[in-house]
Amino acid sequence: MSAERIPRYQQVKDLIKQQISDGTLKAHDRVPSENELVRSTGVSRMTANRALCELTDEGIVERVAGSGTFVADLRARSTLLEVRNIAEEVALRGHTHTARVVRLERVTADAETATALKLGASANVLHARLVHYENGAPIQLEDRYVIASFASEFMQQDFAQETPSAYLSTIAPLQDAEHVVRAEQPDRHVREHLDMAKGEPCLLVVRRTWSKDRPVTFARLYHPGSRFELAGHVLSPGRRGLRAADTKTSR
Amino acid sequence: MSAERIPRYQQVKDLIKQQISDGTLKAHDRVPSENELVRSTGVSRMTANRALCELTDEGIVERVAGSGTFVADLRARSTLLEVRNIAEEVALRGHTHTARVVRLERVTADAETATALKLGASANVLHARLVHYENGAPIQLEDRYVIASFASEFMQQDFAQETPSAYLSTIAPLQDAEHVVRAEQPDRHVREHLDMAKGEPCLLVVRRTWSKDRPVTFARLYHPGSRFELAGHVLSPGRRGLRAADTKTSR
DNA sequence: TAGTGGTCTAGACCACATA
DNA sequence: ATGTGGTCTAGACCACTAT
Repeated sequence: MSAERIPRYQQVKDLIKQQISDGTLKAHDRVPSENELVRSTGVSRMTANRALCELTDEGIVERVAGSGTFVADLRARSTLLEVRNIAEEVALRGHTHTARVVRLERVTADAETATALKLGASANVLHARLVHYENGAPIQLEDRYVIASFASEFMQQDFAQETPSAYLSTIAPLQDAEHVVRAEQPDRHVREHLDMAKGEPCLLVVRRTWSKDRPVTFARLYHPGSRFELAGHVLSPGRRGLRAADTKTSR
Repeated sequence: MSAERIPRYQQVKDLIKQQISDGTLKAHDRVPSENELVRSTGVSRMTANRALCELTDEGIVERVAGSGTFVADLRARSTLLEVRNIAEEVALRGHTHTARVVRLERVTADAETATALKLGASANVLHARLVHYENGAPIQLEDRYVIASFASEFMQQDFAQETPSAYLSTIAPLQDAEHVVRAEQPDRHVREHLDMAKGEPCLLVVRRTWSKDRPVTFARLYHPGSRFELAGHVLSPGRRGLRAADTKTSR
């Protein structure tokens, strides 16, 4: 069928990855330099450079200017988990996402929220609490706090149609995000909203989002431990780049 | 002090990121093409290409061959969590890691393990159970299963000195890894080994590792919910590349 | 001094999009 | 037909490292 054209830099990458898989090259071993690859494979130096740079980005080799390129120590490798928006995550599974707004109010920030948003003691923040459903089953309770001055029309939104996360990204130009994942015992409100069994723990994702050097929103996302997991990913040295996937179990 | 030399491709990247931050460029807007950047900034096309390619890798723009380059929709952005080996993680915090071997045996694989390792019903696997400590406090119970034929000297190792993960990586040339994170109620053994309070949930990381297209080891890593969290990361459009960090709390 | 990686250029050919 | 991104080349200069 298709000729499956493979770029030359990819061929060089595959060559080196093959030698690492073989055992020909071991951790900390020296990898052929750019000039050596030019001679041995016939590619130009820029192409050899691209191959080695991409292997560096993938964590497979390490480069030291003036010294050489070396096979990275796999013990130092780390695996990545991807955390997505709940609506997108559900959609990716081909399921239906719905949301219900439980609360939408202007409140005085509690201590944790004030700290997270770098606000003074009795600052006002906007608060939305909603439950997200996947095919009708509750899978996330979202407790979101937003700096009032950042989103002036926040209180007029219909978050059952567009999630707070999606809405906020339409009014903010660019955002950094910070996540923490914990296992916690839910309080009564969380347990009831998520229809959780007694004693069932929840997987909590705390997310803080920046816009232009300032944290502007802070969210606690509770998930029922028995029906939700952050699923993993393969940091795959044998494939191209980084890919990740979130999955919900049907456990 | 230092002249702080900034490469030209980086200047081009900063230029575009600046326009996105400004609001000059919004999601789905067209970004200047390589040829336009050549004309407007004076760099060569390869340099413009590098700038745009790196922005693509960072998830800031999307490129469509034949069509153009466009600002990525931030709603589609996802954040990454990094999962490291426990010994390395502890060391990164400047703390002392110790481990105690609770069990080291050859057993018949249970159903979950057999499935995870793609083994038949009554296959034998090697099993190690150990507790990891950070400055003397237990933070991880590791239940690891290894395909017997993969690590013939597994039973003779001193895992208090070198963790199973580190040992396995010395005998395997290259590995893929797959992770799942869950919140669970620990059983009695886990709770006791980790010195957990009654009702305290645990954060469970299940890790499966491949060597040459075959899963060779499978581990359940239990962490006390009150003393451990997978901490976040900033997918930072404003900075270079992807960086992530794991942290343990001192809560 | 010779080798290394880091960067940059000014061309080039191709497949594909849009019009 | 033109423009786009994807790839590739054969040079080049630089800072750094090792000898």
